[in-house]
Amino acid sequence: MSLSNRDVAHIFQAIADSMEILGEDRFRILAYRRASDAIGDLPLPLADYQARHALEDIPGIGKTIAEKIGVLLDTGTLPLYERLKSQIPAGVLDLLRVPEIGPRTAKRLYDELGIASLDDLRAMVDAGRLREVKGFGAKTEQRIRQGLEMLSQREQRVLMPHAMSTAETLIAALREVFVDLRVTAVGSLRRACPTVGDLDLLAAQDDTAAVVQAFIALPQVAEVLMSGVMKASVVLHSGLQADLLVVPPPQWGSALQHFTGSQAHNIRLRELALERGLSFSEHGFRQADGTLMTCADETQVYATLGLPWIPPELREDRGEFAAARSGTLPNLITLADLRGDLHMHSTWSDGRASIAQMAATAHALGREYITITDHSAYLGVTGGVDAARLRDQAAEIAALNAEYAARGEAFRILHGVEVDITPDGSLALPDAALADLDLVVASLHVSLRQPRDQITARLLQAIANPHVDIIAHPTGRILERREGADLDLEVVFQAAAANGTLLEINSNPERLDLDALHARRALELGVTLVVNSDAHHPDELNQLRYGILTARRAWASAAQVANTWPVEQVLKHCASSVI
DNA sequence: GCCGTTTTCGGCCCGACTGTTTTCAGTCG
Repeated sequence: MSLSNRDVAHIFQAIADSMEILGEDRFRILAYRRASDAIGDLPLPLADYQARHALEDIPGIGKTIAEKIGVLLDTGTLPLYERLKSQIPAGVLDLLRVPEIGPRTAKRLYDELGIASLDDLRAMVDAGRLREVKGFGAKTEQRIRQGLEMLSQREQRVLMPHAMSTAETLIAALREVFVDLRVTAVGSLRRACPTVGDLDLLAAQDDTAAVVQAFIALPQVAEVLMSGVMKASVVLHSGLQADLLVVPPPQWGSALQHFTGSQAHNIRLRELALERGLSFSEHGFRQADGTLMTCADETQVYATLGLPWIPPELREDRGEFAAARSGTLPNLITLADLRGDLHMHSTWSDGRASIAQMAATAHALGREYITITDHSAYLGVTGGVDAARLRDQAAEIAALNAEYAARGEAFRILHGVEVDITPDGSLALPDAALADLDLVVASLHVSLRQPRDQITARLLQAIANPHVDIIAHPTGRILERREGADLDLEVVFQAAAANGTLLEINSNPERLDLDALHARRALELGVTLVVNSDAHHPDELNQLRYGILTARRAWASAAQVANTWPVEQVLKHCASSVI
């Protein structure tokens, strides 16, 4: 069994952690961390790069690490890793997960108390023995005890919409104290990451300490982890951690850039500043003579480095600086670009509203067209559609379209279906039934754990069916709950590009599937995407905004997303992909 | 260990906060 990219990334992260505990050169450690991140971002298996002798072409991977990857892939093991493991047991690395425990503390706990696992640490804390370590007082012991208690909760990530609404609540609460306070959500939330580990807020006010004090006194706050004159960290009653940074108003731009991250993006940005003899921080640019140049907005930060403003969704150190330098940043899609929504349900299957209600809401939201795609009658799906019910449904849709036309409203309901791809790769409806529809969405719902070859072949068979226009939520992942299917996505993307099959970014916040990295790779291979709501209720038609954020993180422009097109163009594309 | 629009050698992000060892190292984002 060969190592996956994730396995290799994990090993390099463990190598970096171990070296850090051993106090080795910090730049060498940084190199291993960067290599690990780079591998985690790769669209293809490492073995593909190895076969093409292209490992060293990956930014952050040089001769030495490329060789080590080769050894890992060929032998499944690495002498450096084995040596480090013999010096630092794996359990010691787990100690780093506890808040307040970093590499130096982990090493001392291991050296002086023999603590080599989280269980060991718990036992020692309970026995009150941490204070035997020089420099460890009552507060440190208390913090570590709390850190251990909250470990599992701290490591849980929350979905973006939940984090957004929590952030909005906190912002509103702060504005009850300071009317018109300039405050916004930053961090991974502003970069539109699908899940966030904690909530980051930025505020601007001359009296920074007063805002911090108001923040830690909010009723939502359960515990104050840390607070000073310009920042504070708290745990909310919901268990979510929230961090606030407050700066004087003239520093808004630099602070916004700093606190939006990502960390990797910021490190790159500060390196670019150094090349220009400038040192950048949340306070602004420090010049060689010590004078500070503040930035009132973010554009000024990037402009000082000779760059155009980079959208937050791209700030992951995944090539955005090179694109900015060469003037090739994408013109990212926006919600306003969407004309239609090609995947939603009604009471004809498991939706909770009629076709008329879904249409009315979509129309009110400004969509020009929608497709009703109820589930095919198949295993476990209650009230799905079969060939006969599809004919009845067609009549209902035709009648509704006639009403819109009679009112002179340019709104169109297309008739589709979400047909199941069965375990053997065939579709759950006969071709004859599909042929009558405007548009066919096919998706995997069952047997998602099939072996790679089998499930990939299944999806390829669906893509090859001339009636299939869209593959919905291609991997089937459910965030924080279920990994996606083990698909050879490279092959899937190539087939979709060749057939003109549209691949979906499903906007359900629990799915967001394809994810940003896969969607970006699909675009590189010439795939056209669609961003659909998969709404089961009129309220969920708004979910499109999450799908759009994911498309932006995938560097997508409007033209690369089919439901930004006029309805005629969509229908023409779907018709022409029928061989 | 990686990297190059001043460099194939000599660099490598930056500051706030905390506890405790009273002057700064460790942690975090």
